[in-house]
Amino acid sequence: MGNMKMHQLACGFWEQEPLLSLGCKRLRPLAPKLHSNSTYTTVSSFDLKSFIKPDSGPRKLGNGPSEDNNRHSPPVETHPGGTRWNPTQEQIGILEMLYRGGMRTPNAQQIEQITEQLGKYGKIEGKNVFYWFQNHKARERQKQKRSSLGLTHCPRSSAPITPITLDTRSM
Amino acid sequence: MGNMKMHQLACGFWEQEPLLSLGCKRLRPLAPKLHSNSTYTTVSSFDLKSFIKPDSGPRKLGNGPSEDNNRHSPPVETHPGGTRWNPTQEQIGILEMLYRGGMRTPNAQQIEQITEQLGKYGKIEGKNVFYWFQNHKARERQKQKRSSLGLTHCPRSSAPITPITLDTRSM
DNA sequence: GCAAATTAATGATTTATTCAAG
DNA sequence: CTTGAATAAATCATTAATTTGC
Repeated sequence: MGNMKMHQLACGFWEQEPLLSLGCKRLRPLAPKLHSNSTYTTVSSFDLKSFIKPDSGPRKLGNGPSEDNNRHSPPVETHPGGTRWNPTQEQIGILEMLYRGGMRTPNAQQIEQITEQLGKYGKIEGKNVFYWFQNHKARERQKQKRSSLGLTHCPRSSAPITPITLDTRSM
Repeated sequence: MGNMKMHQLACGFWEQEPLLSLGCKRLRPLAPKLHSNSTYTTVSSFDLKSFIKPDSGPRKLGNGPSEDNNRHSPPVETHPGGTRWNPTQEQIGILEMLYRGGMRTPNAQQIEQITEQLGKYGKIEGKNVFYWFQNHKARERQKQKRSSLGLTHCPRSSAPITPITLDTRSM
């Protein structure tokens, strides 16, 4: 058959990265095109519905072709019965992802949702999430400061990411 | 100039043909070689390893008018492990969390991070994440529009009854 | 109870529109 | 005015969910 089919992807937005490096040439804010659609929901409402659990819920009845669909990460978790939170890699990864996405100080509802999600990969409480953001923010700042001492780093914010419009009123 | 019909923006980034044997035919040249080479740091930072997906389906795209759309493809062609992304609930959960958090069109960097995370729960590629956001955004918008069109704020002024029409079938 | 047929949901592609730069 | 980049809308195609007949 045919072979072919070049799936060319539309939009290589990947390339837009280099632009962000202090060139600041092209900055495309992508203004909301007012298309007369009044129903423009601003992401202000958080609702994060129920996430399902990883293990206790095969999403499909038939075991089906369980190829590598569900390769779960090491369940090593065994939370050390210790006192303080011991984050797993998954948890850290997700938190960093959120941080890089622009989240700095999640509000209660966000924290609740994040906690719920992360709870699937290890024991965690809301305060852990809160503290993590507090600490991470502070330490990133420290790092920046220290690095700016050594090398004259470009003053512009080093976060090359587009702000994810995280509309947090309670910022 | 050629035909402007093919104006698709293919940034064949996913394909990454250059390194491999080129099977691509249409693939818009794209390669704009912006500035010879020096400042051409494009995408180097992204490691697109699994972006190349061998084709395995007679996709006839285009508006092939001459032929009927064969809904049911013939099948003997079981492609071993290569069809479309089938997200797990964990993946969906995280994606929705990000969406609710305000993320609309993540950058390459963000997509990379997300993909990396989500890859722990199942096979996934960057483009899947990209598509998910595109589709989700579009369909949420559709839903909203449709819902606002359909029932225009049902006037319940004269209905003293309790709306117990709990029909949660829409999930 | 199972399996083919049908329908609904949604991932993947293509096309058209928009904005900015030359 | 033209061209290029990015995205949203529209469309195609495949998977899952549901129905139907045995």
